[in-house]
Amino acid sequence: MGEHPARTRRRGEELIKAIHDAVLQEVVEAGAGRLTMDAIARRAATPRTTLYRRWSDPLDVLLDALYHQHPVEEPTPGADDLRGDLIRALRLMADWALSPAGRAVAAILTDPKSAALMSEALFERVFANRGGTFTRTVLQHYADRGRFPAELLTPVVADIGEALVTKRLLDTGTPPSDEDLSAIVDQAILPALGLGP
Amino acid sequence: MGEHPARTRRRGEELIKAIHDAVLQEVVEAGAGRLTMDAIARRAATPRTTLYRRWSDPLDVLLDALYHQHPVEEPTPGADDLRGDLIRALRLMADWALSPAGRAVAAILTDPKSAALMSEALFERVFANRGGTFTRTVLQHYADRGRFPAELLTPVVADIGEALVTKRLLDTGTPPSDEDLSAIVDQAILPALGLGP
DNA sequence: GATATTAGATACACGACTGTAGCTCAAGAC
DNA sequence: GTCTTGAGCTACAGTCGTGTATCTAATATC
Repeated sequence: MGEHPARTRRRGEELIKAIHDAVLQEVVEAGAGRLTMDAIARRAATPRTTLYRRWSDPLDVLLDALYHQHPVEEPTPGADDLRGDLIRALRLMADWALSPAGRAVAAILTDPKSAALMSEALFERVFANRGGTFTRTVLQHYADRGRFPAELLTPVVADIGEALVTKRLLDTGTPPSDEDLSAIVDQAILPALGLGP
Repeated sequence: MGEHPARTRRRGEELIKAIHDAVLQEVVEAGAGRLTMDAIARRAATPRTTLYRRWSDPLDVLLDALYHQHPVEEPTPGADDLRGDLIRALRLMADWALSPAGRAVAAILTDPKSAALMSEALFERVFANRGGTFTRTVLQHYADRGRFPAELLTPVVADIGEALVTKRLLDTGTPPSDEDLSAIVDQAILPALGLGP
């Protein structure tokens, strides 16, 4: 008579991980404004009471999930290849932006209610490797080595790559091709560093 | 006993305008995912039945409101002043993005449910003056006059200004200053056209 | 093995929004 | 002035999410 054959009961880390995964999937499918405790609990296959024991509302769950995300991989400047490193950095960024965590961040940034709840601390933690760090790390590395004038590495210039990738993702919603990323590097970033073709 | 002293009854255009305004305000305050017929009706001070007579659900109302928005002002290249015209174009864009209509568009673009409902036609109509038209109009004008090599006006280059303004709005949420816009033009757009300092 | 936690399974009252129905009456058309 | 349209008003049943309470049994701790 064992309908559900003694499903092992989850606790602690394992359970929380399942809930975090559930809320990230939910926000991707439904949007930040349509998050409900009910849907999160259903997807995580746990009673709502379990959620209320730890969090007060759906956005609370979502922010907690983001807070516990693994930090994004950092671009590591390799050989003496500014162009290649920039492309790789943008690839990292695009991959992250299309992941559930990246999509969740986008949902939060544009949701009035969650934007208001974002603490400085969370913002720092989640976006430290986003705001400009992807290409900035690479650019700083080569600026230090004198590959281009350091005073050209302004906040605007450090943002060019991320901004163009973001815009492309907003416009098309599809992953950028290598050609797209190359074009961004060759036609926008390198010229801004005085490294025209 | 006349509590509400014979409020004139609205019809047609006037009423629809009020509803369009209401839904745009709602989406700015609550987000696309939290739109309800109820809240829209309340804000427009009309019964819900009036909404159901024309639209099937809140997103339907929102998309209709956007469809009837006045087109955004076009940047008109003035004297022989590429730099100034670019800054003015970006100012137009930033102002629009911060308006209710602009915020509504941002909400829609990042809402999974409404993004799916966006028709090509609406996308064209609402975004014709967004995707790249703000600075592209200006750039095309000066490219035609040979102020810079026309082959440098690639899709990527035409997007640089809009992309950086968008990123700044996403990051800070506040209107960019004239200095911000000047920096974008001087440090990112002009170099990409081979017009360094 | 005994004990403390805490996930899992209900149940429930409450409120919000939905979609429809029925009616009254103001505004526009003729 | 009469007629037609459609806004304004009210009511209602149905659904979904909320937040809490209660009980159980599995898991961890000692």
